[in-house]
Amino acid sequence: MAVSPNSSSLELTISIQSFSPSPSHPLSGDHMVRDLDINQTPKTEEDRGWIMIGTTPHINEEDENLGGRPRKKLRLTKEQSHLLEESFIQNHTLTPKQKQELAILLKLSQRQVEVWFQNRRARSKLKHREMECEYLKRWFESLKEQNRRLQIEAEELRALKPVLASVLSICPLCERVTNAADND
DNA sequence: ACCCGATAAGTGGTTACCTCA
DNA sequence: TCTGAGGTAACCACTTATCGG
Repeated sequence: MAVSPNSSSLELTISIQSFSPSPSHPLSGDHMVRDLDINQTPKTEEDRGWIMIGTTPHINEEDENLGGRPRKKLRLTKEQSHLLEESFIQNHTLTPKQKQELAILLKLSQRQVEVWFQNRRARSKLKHREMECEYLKRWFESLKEQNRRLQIEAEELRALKPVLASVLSICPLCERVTNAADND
C-alpha cells in the first residue's frame, strides 16, 4: 500500500490478497454431494488428533458434556501447520474429498481439518479488514491534507481578488473578466 | 503468579439441497 | 407434477477455553 499525501493528486494504491470464496462454496449455488459423515465424533483422542501438552488435566466433575473431561487443545505440529497452510494457499475451501485426503495425510480428523480451515478463513478475513481499515485511515488523512491545501489556495485567491479587480475590468454580477473595449 | 495473544473448538444462525408425504 | 415440511450438511460470526511466552 502506498499513499502520497503531498502530491496534488491522490496516489493511493493497495495490494491486498483477495478473499474470494471457492466456486464450490455452497452459498454460490454449487452444492456438493454429501456422502461423508463429517461430524462423526472420533472415538479416541488419537482419532481426534489430540496431542496433550503439559500436565494431565484433572477431571472436572461438572463437565458432564465432555464425559467429565476438560476440553483439550490440539497443538498442530510444524509439519501439519505447513501442509494446511500450503493447501489453504491453493484453495480457501475444501471439497469433502480434499478434506478427507488431507485428514488422512495429517493424521487428523476431518472435523479438525474443517475447523482449521474455518478459523484460517476467519483470520484471513480479519487481516484483510485490518488492512482495509489502515488504508481508509491513510486515505482520510491524505484527504484532510488535500483539503487543508485547497483552503489555503482559496484564501490566497480571495486575497488577490481586490488587486485583480483593480487591474482588470471584472463584471460585478458574474465576476467575469470583461473586455474593457466592450464597456465603451 | 498473572496477563495476554494466538488459536482450536463450541455454539447458534443461515442457506441450499434432498426426500417424502 | 407441484409443494411445503423436515432433515442434513456446509458455511459464517461470535464466543469460549487452552496454552505458551
